[in-house]
Amino acid sequence: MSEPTRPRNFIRQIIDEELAAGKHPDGIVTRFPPEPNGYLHIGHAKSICLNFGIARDYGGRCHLRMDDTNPTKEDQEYIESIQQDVRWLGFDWGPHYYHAADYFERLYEWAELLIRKGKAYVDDQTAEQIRDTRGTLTEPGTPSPYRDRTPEENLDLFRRMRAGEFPDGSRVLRAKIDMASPNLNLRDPVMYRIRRERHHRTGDRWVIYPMYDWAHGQSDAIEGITHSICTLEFEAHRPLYDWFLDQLDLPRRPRQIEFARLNLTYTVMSKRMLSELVRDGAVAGWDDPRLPTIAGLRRRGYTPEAIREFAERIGVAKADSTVDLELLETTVRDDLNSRVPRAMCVHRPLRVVIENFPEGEVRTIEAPNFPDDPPKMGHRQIPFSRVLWIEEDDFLEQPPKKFLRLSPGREVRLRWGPVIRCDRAVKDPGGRVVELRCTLDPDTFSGPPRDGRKIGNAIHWVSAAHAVPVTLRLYDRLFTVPNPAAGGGDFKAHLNPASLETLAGAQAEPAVGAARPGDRYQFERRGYYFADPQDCRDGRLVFNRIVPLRDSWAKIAAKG
RNA sequence: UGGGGCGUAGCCAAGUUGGCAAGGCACGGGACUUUGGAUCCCGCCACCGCAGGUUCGAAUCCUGCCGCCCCAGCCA
Repeated sequence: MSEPTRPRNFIRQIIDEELAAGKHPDGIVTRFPPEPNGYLHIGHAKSICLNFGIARDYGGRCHLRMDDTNPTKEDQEYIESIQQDVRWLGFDWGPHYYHAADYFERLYEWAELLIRKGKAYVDDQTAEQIRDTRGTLTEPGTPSPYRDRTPEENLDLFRRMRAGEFPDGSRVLRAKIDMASPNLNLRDPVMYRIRRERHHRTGDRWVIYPMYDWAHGQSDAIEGITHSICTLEFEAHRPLYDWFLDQLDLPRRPRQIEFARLNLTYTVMSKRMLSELVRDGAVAGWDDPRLPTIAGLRRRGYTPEAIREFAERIGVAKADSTVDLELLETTVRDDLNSRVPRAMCVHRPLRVVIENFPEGEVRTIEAPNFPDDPPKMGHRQIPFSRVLWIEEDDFLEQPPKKFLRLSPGREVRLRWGPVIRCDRAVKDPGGRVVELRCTLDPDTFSGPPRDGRKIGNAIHWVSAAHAVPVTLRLYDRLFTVPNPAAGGGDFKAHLNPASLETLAGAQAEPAVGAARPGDRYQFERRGYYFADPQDCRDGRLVFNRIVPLRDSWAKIAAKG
């Protein structure tokens, strides 16, 4: 009965070792530092769970920091969505909410310090010239003609940059490191650029803005971050991260550790692609339930618990990886299975008339909301009457072998109700089956047939006169290929045209009529559904399919 | 090509004083079942990227090779 032990990841191992060496007397401090220029997605959720999870487990803290050093791309809308998403995932940054922008003054002072130490200079070259003199992967760069300005001149120029004396893009402040370094990041990286752009936080107090490399590590240091956890692509930046820290006289220094970002099959995770889908209307917005955004997953009906569990299951390592979407789906099913009430909802109704059940009579059936543990969620009443709806695909005139549902002459159990036999199918002029005439076995309302005959299966149904009409939105994977971003072509060419199917004529049992926005159900034999918080109004019920149930019949049928 | 990383079953991922390969997902089979759901069993014969070497013994140490990812934004 012991807890299944989660293998600790390499980051926790590093922390354990450092702790054992007495390195962090003041505890562990991590941070989640999104740039507010887009919505968070499940890849961010991995990082959030990692950072906040470590803080929680080590009795430390995790900061939420907006990495807002670029005024041209950032927006208040994103800040709010980020905060909402992190909170919704179940994490709390307490009083530790920060903005890199709040450190601009401090950063500026430190920049002057580097200039005085001869470790930074103002470069008058254009962006093109800087690019052209950076060298290549195999050839060293060439020094800027302005590289050897005196600290005094640099200081004067830098102050005038700040004062707004120079036009946008005319000058930059560069770190003076090594134009021949094999690590391109060390070839005199730009620290500041001039940009007359209103910043969402600092307004127009600044016309110079620090670059990521100069701002990030220093922000970490200011906040007392012990472990600055980021994704693999920043690995080559670590020497620069450390170099900047080395220039300052700091009492303690953060350590940057990189891990592999999350990729998921049948979706895209890059901000660029995500915003393109939203912008072009391929989806209904950042919270479209087909998107891997936190907002989309939330709207779809995923629970924070499921996402956190998913983050645990996928682990944390340094190898590039693409996780199978199935794992995410399995994880939500596991979560929902034990906490969501069952109900019946006929998606594509087929009319059934029970010929030996009197017209006008109603029989009430009591059924558990959670059959696996009835006391847990109580019971509800289900009306039974002469005319019912059953699922269209639960009837087949010519049943293939192993088909356990209804067909002429065959019997099936109505879930919680009696066993019925199909006597004949009524067709329209076009030959389409529009109604089934059936007979019920009155002895089977609350038990197996007296004669001991076996009934192969139970199907869901609703009483036509009592049913509640609902709209169902059946979501499927957004793309038809496992890796739509690969290949260099237009990823949108792989969009799944059937990623959303709306069923406007579904019929649910009466109990579902009491659903409140945000409620979840398992519609038996079909899947888990979420009453859409926005679209359930004016008495209209709209359910999003969170995830279908595992469908083993589909597999059998597919095999023939 | 220079630099930085990574390579353990279809997909994730443990394994670190060298002792002779966890777990999850997927997949296959069975039991049970008034959800073809859930649950429970069983299976999934892993040459640990490849080739050498050290050693009584290596996924773990050494050498060489191969493959994949990241870096040449005044983005983060």
